[in-house]
Amino acid sequence: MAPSLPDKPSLEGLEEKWSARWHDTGVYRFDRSKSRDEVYSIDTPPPTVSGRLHPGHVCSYTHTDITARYWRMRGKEVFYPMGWDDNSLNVVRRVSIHYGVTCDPTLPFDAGFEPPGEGTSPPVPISRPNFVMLCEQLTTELEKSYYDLWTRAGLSVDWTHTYTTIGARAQRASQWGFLRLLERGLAYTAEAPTVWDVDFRTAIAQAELEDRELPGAYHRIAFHRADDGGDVFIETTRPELIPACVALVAHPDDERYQPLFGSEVTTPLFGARVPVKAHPLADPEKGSGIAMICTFGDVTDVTWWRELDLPVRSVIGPDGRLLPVTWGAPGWEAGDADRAQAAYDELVGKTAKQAQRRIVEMLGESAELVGEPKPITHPVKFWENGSRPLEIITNRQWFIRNGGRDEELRQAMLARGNELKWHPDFMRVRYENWVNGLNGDWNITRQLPFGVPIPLWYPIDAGGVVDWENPILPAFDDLPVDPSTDVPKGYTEAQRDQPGGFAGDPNVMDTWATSSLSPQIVGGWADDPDLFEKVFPYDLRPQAHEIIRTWLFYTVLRSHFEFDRLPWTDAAISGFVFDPTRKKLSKSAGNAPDDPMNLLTQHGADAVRYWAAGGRPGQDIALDPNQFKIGRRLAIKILNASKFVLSIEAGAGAAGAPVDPSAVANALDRSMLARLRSVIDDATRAFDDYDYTRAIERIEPFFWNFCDNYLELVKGRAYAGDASALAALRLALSVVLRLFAPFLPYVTEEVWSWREEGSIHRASWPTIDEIPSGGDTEILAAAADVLSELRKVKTEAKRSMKTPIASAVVRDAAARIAAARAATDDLREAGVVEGDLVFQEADGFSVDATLTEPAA
RNA sequence: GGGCGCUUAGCUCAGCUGGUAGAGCGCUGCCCUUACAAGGCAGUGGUCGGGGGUUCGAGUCCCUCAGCGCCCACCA
Repeated sequence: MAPSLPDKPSLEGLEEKWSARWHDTGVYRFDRSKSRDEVYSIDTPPPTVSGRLHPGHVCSYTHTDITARYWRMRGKEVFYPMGWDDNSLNVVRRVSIHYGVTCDPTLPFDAGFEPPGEGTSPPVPISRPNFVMLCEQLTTELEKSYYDLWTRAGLSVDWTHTYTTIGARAQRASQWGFLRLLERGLAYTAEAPTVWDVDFRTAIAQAELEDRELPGAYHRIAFHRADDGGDVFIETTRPELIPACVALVAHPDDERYQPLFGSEVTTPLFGARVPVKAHPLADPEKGSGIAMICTFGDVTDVTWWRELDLPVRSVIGPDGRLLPVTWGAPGWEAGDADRAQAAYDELVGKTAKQAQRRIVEMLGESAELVGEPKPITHPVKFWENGSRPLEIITNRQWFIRNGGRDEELRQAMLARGNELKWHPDFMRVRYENWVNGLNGDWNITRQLPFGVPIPLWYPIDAGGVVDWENPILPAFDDLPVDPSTDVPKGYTEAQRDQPGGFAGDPNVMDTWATSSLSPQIVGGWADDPDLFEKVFPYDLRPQAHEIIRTWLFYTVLRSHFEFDRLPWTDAAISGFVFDPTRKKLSKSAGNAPDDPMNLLTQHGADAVRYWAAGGRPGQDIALDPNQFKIGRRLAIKILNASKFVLSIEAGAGAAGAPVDPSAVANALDRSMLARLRSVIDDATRAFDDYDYTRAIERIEPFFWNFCDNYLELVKGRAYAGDASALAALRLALSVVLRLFAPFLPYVTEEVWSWREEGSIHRASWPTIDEIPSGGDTEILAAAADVLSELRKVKTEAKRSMKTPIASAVVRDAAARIAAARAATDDLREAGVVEGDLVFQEADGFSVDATLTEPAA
């Protein structure tokens, strides 16, 4: 039931029409009756539902979709789910504002809670389960706009397979995953120095650190030798940590300080005796070559503290302010405790910054500060979500082993990275850099109100002491649990936080502890083992390069532990989209020029996808309106050329007849098909290597040459009903449409529907076996060159293209002459050559043509 | 400090194993040619970042320098 060809084909309305049709017919629905080897599965990244999507998302998700469509046409059953990341601080902020609430895990669950709504001040505190419910509610609303965008963009996602990162399924998988690691000792708790954000008052992991350049100053400060041998000068950017100083350290080979090793010095202002130690990490070139070790100023301090077996003297509290301490008490010995206390009292309760200002004044007064501080700019560690420098404080955390302090595991993780196929390959280096630079296990504990709870309770003994080392575990069937409101088996709510009772773990997991299970979550590991078996291990993980150290690494780690294998065979790493003007576009909501929905409605989805296809894996790409224009033109060209081919066929009375490749006898036709055969070959190879850009770079020039030269040359013969021409045109059109289908799903589907049954997106990817063998590609090439020259003659004479040519002489090398001569009749027709068309052998290529005189 | 990527026409980029520089856009000119005027045809345009080297021959291989972007780093 092929519909009639449109008179004036147009792109208008195609997106609404086909996205609705695809939805209704379920073309992209995953068929779970297939076996694993018939499946191609994708571990889709879940975009955060808080922020707006931007063109970069459209670009990288299109890359994945192009790949998905290719494999679907290759006959694979494609598992292409979609996720929403609603387990993030952004979401917390958004939910808080939208509903006028704030999350307080100490509150009990309230089943009947109704949020007051936006603008409520102060926000209403609610329990964590209540907060999570609102989060899911908002996510559901936001999903709608995401669905609209992705659908419009033509993503061939199966919308019956979606997941979130805070919903019950994710929590269940996430908590189960954690408990399984706990059982095997791969997750453990420890009290340890922890990188700490003083505003959010939470621990964070190494993977979420970033450096920011901040102004600071070297302060040259005098320590006093205990043997009265004079002063030792150190330089520090953090003089406020002098009370936390537990040692000085210099390089073992540093002759200046060798005499001091093993001796003691006293700290300025506080008069605490600290040893002088040797350690190879101390850099003789830096500052005065001898440094003070504080607990803790930075991660080097932690290393020194651990390796030199030093005591702890903590002065920074979880809020970033200086803690009260009692000088003279054990661990806080001072030569003159009263003087030390007096000095310290000046600092207590101040932020690090305030304390620094005050202590510098005091050091100046005591003449222990030498000279003026030297201003510098230096990198300081921040949480990527934070706004104040991180501190390092000591407290109890849950860790997952990651190779940071286990060489065997580190090597195993490096081997996994090596086993994974990276696209592009050089991204592997980033993974290796990261694994090699790990300096500790993965701290998954976050002291945040919102997130997936750590699914543990702890017994409290009769004396009220919490037993952190022997947690109470939930049963698998009870997952997910929230220990802040749920009660462990065998206890009652009344026993919460009571002697002889239990304490719920108040903390949540790092979001990556959940995201790293995305293959497990969406594949049904914890709730649909049959599905999981069909999709795991996945074929593809598409993602951005900046989260290689987090999402990619952690996912590999979790899969390594749980399944002893990679979670996917291939990782496709996308680049960034940048603005061509290098300037930030306005982000004012709605009508920003880079709003993805605007791009799609303005230029058309196929056009935007065409642009995206130009971005190779791992390469940045400019947001270029020009490319949208070109893509749109290509789509229109496909409509028109297709209509032309099919209308000629209809005119010849051959409409609907099956394509018969064996009818292609003409040398020019066979030449065109020979070229097409190599295009199929190249494009297929490129796709197999995840290089969709290379694929379209082969397909597109073929198509334009097909239109500009082949169609023009063959036109006359086709109109006359030549069987070879008709068969070649139909065959080429069928192949070209299918080659373009992954890139331009709308226009190709539209054209396909004019003549074929079923969706092109379930049609088979073209193979070279469809093309008759043989054919000399030189014939079309040579004929096109001659045709070009004939046109040039007319252009230079400023005459119309239909101006007849009285006579023409073509000169070229023998082989080229032979090739062009094979298309003589078509050349005469296309070039409107009325008189002689002569071919002569010559050294170079030239065409002399004489036009007929214009009518008087 | 270590590493990765990039540097080819005004712009965006192809140039895979070395063999006389390519595409599109832009620009200029021409053409209502019955698939396409939101089009078609043709033309203009480059000492392939700099400097060395290997080779009969290098955008393509080696060394080195520079700029841009990014990753990592124990930055007192």
